[in-house]
Amino acid sequence: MKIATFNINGIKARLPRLAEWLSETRPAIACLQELKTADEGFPEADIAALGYKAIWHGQKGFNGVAILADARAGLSLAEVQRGLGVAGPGEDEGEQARYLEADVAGLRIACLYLPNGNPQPGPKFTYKLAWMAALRQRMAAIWAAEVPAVVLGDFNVIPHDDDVWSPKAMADDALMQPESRAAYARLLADGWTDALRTHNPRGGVWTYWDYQAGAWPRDHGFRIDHILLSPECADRLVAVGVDKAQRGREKASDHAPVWAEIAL
DNA sequence: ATGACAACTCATAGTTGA
Repeated sequence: MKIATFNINGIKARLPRLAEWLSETRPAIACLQELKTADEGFPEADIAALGYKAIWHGQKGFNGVAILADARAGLSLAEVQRGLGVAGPGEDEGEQARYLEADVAGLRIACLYLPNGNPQPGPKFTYKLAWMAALRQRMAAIWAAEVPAVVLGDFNVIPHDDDVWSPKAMADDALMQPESRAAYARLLADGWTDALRTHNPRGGVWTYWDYQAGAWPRDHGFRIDHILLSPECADRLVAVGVDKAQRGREKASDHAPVWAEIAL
């Protein structure tokens, strides 16, 4: 069973690329981030026409997450919860649409778009760390439920220096601050397995390339999209990869899809 | 040291992203 995550950077602008990718790779489960649309703007009919059921948690203009399940494979999809209960920084302090959890074909799937946190220090970085603390609590609850689980999405954390083309260029970025890395490392210390890292222990694999400064042609990327596996899933991990070619297409997202194949 | 690129919005300039 192939389970994938893809920060699509706008589902309206990216629908042609998303349709191509789904048709070409047919993941059983696809988690999407940065829908950048309110709930009513989600292209449900287009997704259904591609053979996918979907649930989504939208927000106008920014954020937004969705979980897709292959309807042609007959997969069930039932929402468990949306949101972690963390109020965002800013005037209204409302919660942002960054977390969606569902049961899909006997698996617990948590799709997330973790706050970027820049600039740091500042309220956005404080929000990022608070969000990571809440995520850890939620993942502990999933762990306690003893269901096979996959927690995946755009974590906005560069875990190691070998996960970025230039640690020096990114040194002041929220994505690789010691506090960000420590919070991510705590998830792994809790027992979750970083699927891509397991198969690429020396790093050097990117999932994001900036639109600016020729980052893509120069291969100036880094790894921030992650797939974390519960022990049952980690034991059954057979392959993991990045659909890097997607990043080179016309009107591409700045992220590439990441997937894991689990033998269930 | 700066800016570059893209998507979105009560748009035609400002915000956010990473």
